[in-house]
Amino acid sequence: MKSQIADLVSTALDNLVAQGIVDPEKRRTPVVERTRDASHGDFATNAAMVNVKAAGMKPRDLAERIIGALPENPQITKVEIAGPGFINFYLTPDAYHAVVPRIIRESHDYGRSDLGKGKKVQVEFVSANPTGPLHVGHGRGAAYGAVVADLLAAVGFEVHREYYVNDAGRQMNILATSVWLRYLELAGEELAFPSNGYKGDYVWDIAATLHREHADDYRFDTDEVFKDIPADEPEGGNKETHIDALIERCRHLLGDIRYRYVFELALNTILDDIRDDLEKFGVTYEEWFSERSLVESGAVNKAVERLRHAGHLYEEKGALWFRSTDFGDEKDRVVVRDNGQTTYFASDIAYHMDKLERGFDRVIDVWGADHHGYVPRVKAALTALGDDADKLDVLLVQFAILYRNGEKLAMSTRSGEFVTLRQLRKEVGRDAARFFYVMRKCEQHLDFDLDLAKSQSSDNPVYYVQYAHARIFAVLRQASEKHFSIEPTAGDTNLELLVADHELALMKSLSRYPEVVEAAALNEEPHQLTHYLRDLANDFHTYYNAHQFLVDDDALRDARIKLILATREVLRNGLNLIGVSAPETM
RNA sequence: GCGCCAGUAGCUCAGCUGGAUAGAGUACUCGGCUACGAACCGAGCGGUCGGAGGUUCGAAUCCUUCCUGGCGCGCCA
Repeated sequence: MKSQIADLVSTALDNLVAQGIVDPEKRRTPVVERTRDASHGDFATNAAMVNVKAAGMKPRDLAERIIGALPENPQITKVEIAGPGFINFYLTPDAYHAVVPRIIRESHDYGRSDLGKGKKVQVEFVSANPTGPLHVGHGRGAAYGAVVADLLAAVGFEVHREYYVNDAGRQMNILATSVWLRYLELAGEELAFPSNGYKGDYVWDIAATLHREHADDYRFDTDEVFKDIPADEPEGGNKETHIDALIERCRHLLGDIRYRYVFELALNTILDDIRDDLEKFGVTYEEWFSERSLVESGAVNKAVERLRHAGHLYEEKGALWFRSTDFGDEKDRVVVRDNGQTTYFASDIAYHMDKLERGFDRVIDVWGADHHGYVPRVKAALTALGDDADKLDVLLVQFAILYRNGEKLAMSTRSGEFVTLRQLRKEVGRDAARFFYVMRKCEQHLDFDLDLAKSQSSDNPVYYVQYAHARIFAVLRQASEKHFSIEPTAGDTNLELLVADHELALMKSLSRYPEVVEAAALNEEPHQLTHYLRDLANDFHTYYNAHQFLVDDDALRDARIKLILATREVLRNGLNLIGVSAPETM
């Protein structure tokens, strides 16, 4: 609807250019927006104000000419000049009535568009290290990434959702070693667990599986395991060298095959858990991309070689550095360590190179805001490799802070004391969690009030919106009991009877939905949709309280049922887009 | 110290990328069920848009500077 008005204004300006009134060189495209205030009509444009220089006349005079040059349109009842030179458009009620049958006809497709023209977009999100269960911080990235992906799909992009599995790095070796040490304890060995090891309960669980399946096959004497291992931090040593030595010892004693088995067991157990967790959270992927596959296929080495070939690498202190400062980074970065191992960054270069080689028109990474320092170096690497770094957009998601009883919940990842996403889901439910996570702009810190998310009251925005949907079903159930037909007549019959303020307001909101989806998708701002849904639910509840739908007058009842059916469609479509259910009863 | 993000009503946040009198929710105070679900609706109260300059017809929005908070600045991932 907005775009129709924009077309009219654009045509009017074309006409003025043809008449020599507007200088095409200086012409600026105006903004057409919905008015905040009904006294300003339905739509307004600043076309006259922004083109004063192009026309060399005062805003209000130019507005006069623009109005004169507007094509006829039966849906517009009045056009007027207001304030400093705004042009306000007033629409006929019929213009809004038309939206009702359209929604009912398009049903699930209402709000979808082909704006993206099938362009391929990759959205990579969560990508948490498979070294433990997802926690509530990952949850926000999961909810946000999933909705951004769904929004882009809704407006016509071909979306590829991907999880990057960090299954190659040192952290994974620490995990495997942690599992093995816990296994030794289960087998009856007494030992001092390394301070830098993974201490969560899930490590015990995996160790128990290993012990159950292989009894003492992986057991070694504690003295043998810790012989000549440098001291841990609590004993005055260094926790990093301590754990690294233990990893080496673990690999040495177990040998390749058994070490690999422990490693795979830990990785697969955790990955299965993450996959299951996300699935139950309504988050699914087209692809789980393994970092190890990049290493094993030689892609990482290839990336390093390409950088070297292009002359962007140099050697210093035994390590190989990428001169990222040439491309706007703060300092140069190591890609190959002095021990010959490639860094995480090297994998990341290879990964992003691979993404672009796969032919995506656009690549979106959703990262935790604590990783923001990595953006310049990844873009630097892509630029150095001759790729278009502008194809990559990194969306940074700030932390979510949980509150219970008005108190902030302390969390520390290291100690293993964190609230997992699974716990959150069980406590507040999937719907509330999904809704709350995307209620705020991603660059805003999120205060997640657990008590509010759980409360079944009007304070809770999730219930508020869902209630509107369920209430419509309740009305329809009532109608059936009263033996009224809930199958509306086809087309726009009787809709002219919808002239009450509440009805017009509701139809206006319904007509706005496609614009909201479009804006939310293009700006990667799911919160626009949650705000809209709240507003729409409010319009409905207000209408409900002001008018009875199931009146005796057949024609009026038919029109009102049509309207609430259309409302139901939009509420459901919107809720589904953010991964929240649209219940028939509550 | 440098960089990124944020600072709007008591609290939590919007503000459509420079537009008209800055809006919601919540809290607080009133009022509304013999009507289709009161898990709802209506009214009121509440503001130096962190401070100060600047850009222009016009600034919460853009620029400069300062203040406050969060995060980052490894041959970790």
